[in-house]
Order: sequence, then structure tokens, then C-alpha cells
Amino acid sequence: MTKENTMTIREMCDAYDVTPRTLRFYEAKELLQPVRQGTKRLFTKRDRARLKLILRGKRFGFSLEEIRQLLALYDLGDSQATQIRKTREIAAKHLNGMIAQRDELTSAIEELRDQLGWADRILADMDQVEAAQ
Amino acid sequence: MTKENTMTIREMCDAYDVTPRTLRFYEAKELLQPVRQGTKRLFTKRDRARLKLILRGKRFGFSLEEIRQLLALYDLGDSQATQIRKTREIAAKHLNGMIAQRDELTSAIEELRDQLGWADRILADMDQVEAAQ
DNA sequence: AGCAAAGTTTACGTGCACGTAAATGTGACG
DNA sequence: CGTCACATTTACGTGCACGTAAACTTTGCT
Repeated sequence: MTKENTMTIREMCDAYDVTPRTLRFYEAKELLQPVRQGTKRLFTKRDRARLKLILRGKRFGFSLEEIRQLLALYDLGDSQATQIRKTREIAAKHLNGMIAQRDELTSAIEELRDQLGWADRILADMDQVEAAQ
Repeated sequence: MTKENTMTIREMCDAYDVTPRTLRFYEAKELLQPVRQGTKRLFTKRDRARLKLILRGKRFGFSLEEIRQLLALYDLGDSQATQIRKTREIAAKHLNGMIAQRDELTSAIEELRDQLGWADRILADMDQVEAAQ
């Protein structure tokens, strides 16, 4: 990490467990904007913050395009009221979807737990039979 | 719906909001096993139960291959102990992943709520300025 | 100066989950 | 018997998120 607080592509890859291809791809999709030192990319603190959000968004099943929208939320500072309102809507929509998804996930977890309990009971019975032989 | 309690491909599409292509694709991937009446597919109650699980699995971001594994959970009846154990492992692994995903989702929801609160406060301030003019 | 390591662009390849088009078959109805 | 809606198979196409290979420049070190 240089004194300007930037990181090379390899340092980024090691730090966040992604490939160079991925970082260049995200730049092409305008999710990251590393500065150039000659021909090389230098990733700033801002790029790192955005990458963290990208990776988390991906874990939630958001597409890169959706993530691009969400990232705009973090750049609201210089926006106009209408722009803020529009972006707010998108975020609220995502929020509702996420809450719904969490609820479904919760019930699915319950069901899976039941399944596991069932499997465990079957296995316990089988062990009994084995032990009796 | 015929008296045998089966449905045609179109009835299935209407009932579950999927395309014929999707149902044939799932059959090719061995997720569904509709019976044939001549050349036509007839989807049974079992197929419908499995389709519901497929669609829910997809909402959780599971791949069709992962879903195929999960579906095996519901067919445990005639399996052997080792098979049950193997399947149990897969389910447990999924369960841990789902719980982790739900936890992440929960914290992401909190953060998004904060963001929305922030946007709302900015918008409120802007309304104040507008009203004062 | 020279060489290897690491970076760059360009561009074709891949896996997944279907979409879409073409050609053909089938069955109920007037 | 015709035809018309709906079904089927076969096979190529698509969008996404990168992987991978080739050819090249730049940088760090001896």
C-alpha cells in the first residue's frame, strides 16, 4: 500500500479474494474507478469501500446492474432532490424484497431443520438396529 | 385438470407462471418426471410439489443442480443409511449457508434502513427550504 | 543493460437457465 | 376431411459474470 493510500490490482485481489479480471470487469461496468499511474490501475479507499458493497450485494443475489443502482445511494451528496427521491424508491423496493426474502429464508430454514430432524431420527433407529445385531 | 389429478403443460404454466420451455428444461435436468399420454406430458401431484420446491429454491439463489440435491431430501424413503447420511450433510451445509445468508441479509437490511433514513432527512430538509421560499 | 514478474488490452470461451425459431405431430371440432 | 390450436423435438441464440489465452508494455532488481 503506497503512501497515497491506494492499492495495486494484486493487493486488491489478495485483500478481497477476487481476480484481476473481476476488478477490470467491474471497472468496465463502471462500478469502480481506479486512477491510473501511467498504464496501471491504483485503487483508492473509495474503490475499496465500493468493492465491499459489490461483494456483499452479490451475496444477496443482486445483479451487477442492481448493485450499480445501489452504489448510487452512496454518492447522493451531489444529487438533486428528484434524483434522491428516485434512488430512494429503488432502495425501498430492494428493502422490501430483502425483507420478504429473509422471511422466506426463515421459513425455509425451519422446514430444513425439520427435515434434518427426521433424517437424524431415521439414522438413530438404524444405529439401534445395527447395535442390536 | 383430468380426473387422474394430472395437469397438462399449459395448465402447469398458468398455475405456476412458468413457460413450457422451463418445464421441459426441468424434465431434461431430471427435476420433474411427468408421465406421457401418447406424446404429451402429464404432470402429477408429485411434479407440482417438486415444482413448488424448485421455485422456492430458486428464490433463495440455489442452482438447479443444488435444488436437485435438495429434492433428493424429499425422496429419502427408500434410501440406504449411507445415502441418507450423505444427503443429510448436503442439507446441513445448505442450512448453515442459509442461516449465514439470513444474518447477512438482516444486517444489510439495517444498513439500508439507515440509508433510507438519511435520504429521508435530506429530503425533509429540502422540503423545508422549498416551503420557506 | 537485461531479464523476470506483474500489468495491460483484445478477444474468444464457458456455465447456467432458459428464449426462440423451425419443422413436425396430434387431437378435438364443425 | 380439413384446419386450427396446442403439443413435441431439435437446435441455435441470449444475458450475465466472469475465465482464459495471446501478444504486448512497464517495472523492479541485479
